Amino acid sequence: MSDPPKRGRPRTLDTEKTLDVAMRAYWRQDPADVSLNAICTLAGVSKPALYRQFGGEDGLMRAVLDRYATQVLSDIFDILSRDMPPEDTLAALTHFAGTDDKMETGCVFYKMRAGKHRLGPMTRAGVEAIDASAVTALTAYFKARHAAGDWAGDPPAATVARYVVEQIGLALSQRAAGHDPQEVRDTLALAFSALRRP
Amino acid sequence: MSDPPKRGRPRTLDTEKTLDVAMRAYWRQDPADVSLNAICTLAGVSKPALYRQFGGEDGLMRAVLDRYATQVLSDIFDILSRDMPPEDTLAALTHFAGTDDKMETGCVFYKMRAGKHRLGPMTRAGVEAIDASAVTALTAYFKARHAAGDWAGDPPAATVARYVVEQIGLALSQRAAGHDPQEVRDTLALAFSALRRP
DNA sequence: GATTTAACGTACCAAGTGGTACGAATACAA
DNA sequence: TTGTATTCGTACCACTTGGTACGTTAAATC
Repeated sequence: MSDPPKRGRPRTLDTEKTLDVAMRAYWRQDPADVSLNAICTLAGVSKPALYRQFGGEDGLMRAVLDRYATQVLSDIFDILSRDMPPEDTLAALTHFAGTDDKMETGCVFYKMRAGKHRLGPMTRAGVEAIDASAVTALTAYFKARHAAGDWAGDPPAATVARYVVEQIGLALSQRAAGHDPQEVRDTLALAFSALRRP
Repeated sequence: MSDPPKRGRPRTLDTEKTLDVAMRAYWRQDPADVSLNAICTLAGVSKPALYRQFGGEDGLMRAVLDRYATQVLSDIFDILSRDMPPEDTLAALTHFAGTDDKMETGCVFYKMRAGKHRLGPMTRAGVEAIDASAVTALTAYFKARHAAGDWAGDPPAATVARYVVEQIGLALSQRAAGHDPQEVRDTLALAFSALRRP
């Protein structure tokens, strides 16, 4: 990245580790219930060090969100980019949200989105950007499937896209709340069944 | 109710008004974002007075929830008890969650349920009781409609009941988040359409 | 009038929050 | 060696939270 010989005292703060610890914490619990103090303790970092690196809670959450987007949320966009028929795509999404072990405690993005009003400006902007790009990607996907012939364009692609985003969010919220995974899958399957028979 | 001649200083605290103010506050914002101090200010009540009456935040929230259940949530149970065909019942529920002005800022019950882990024991118990009775009522409704012949029992009544509870919750969360009501109704209509064509 | 009973509310509490002042520490450059 | 640049972390800040101690006030009872 950047390795110009530095001048002052070398930094000891491990940015990657700190982000990783914070991400895990936000992932396991509700971000609103994870304090900066807690993250500092977990990561073995002093509060001023954290402020120097991320500029405050908002900056840290935003950095975590960006990291989470590239490390986890990219899976969803990958699924869409495979251009499979809706049946397979929805099945893959159902597996991601309803079965995948790593989503057992829900989703950082959806958790942040649920408490959007509590977020700082940078994090909120990040959440809105991800939300918008998810809707965009899904809209493009359904339009493409319509053009390919294996999707009836009855509910407009944009409506279906929002619908899918919300249903995945519901499923992940249920998982975070500790609902029985089978029940989560049942609900999601029922929700997606609305898209199969127009 | 009870009017035995009292002994000490007469109380000046208006329980009804206090509950009303608190309910409005919890309804408008997220209950987790409404502090006792704020309620005291809004209601013109001192904190110790509030503690004397309700025993603390948990007691107040529980009292508010109970009040809300009888004043607002009863509408939902009324809809179910009319024994209309599913199409009409689902339409009524859609209107309640997606159109009714009084649900414009969401629902106290679902807001509390969303932040269940933050609640005190009494309030949490109240939330769980309401949730359970909603599922029970919906299950009974769908079983009755199945017996009456205008409902195919393909997805089990219990599954459908949970599904409906969750979809209404999703719609009300969307309204609380300020989504366009038309979009909320579209999502809910799409979700309920899964129940019409098995 | 004196006593008892109970609600009143000011003024406090400890705990926790996000955030920062500031002197010590550690590197490179002159 | 001295100076400069930069990070370090202890110890604090102001503020908010839910909750309470306690002296005061107002009624019924004696």
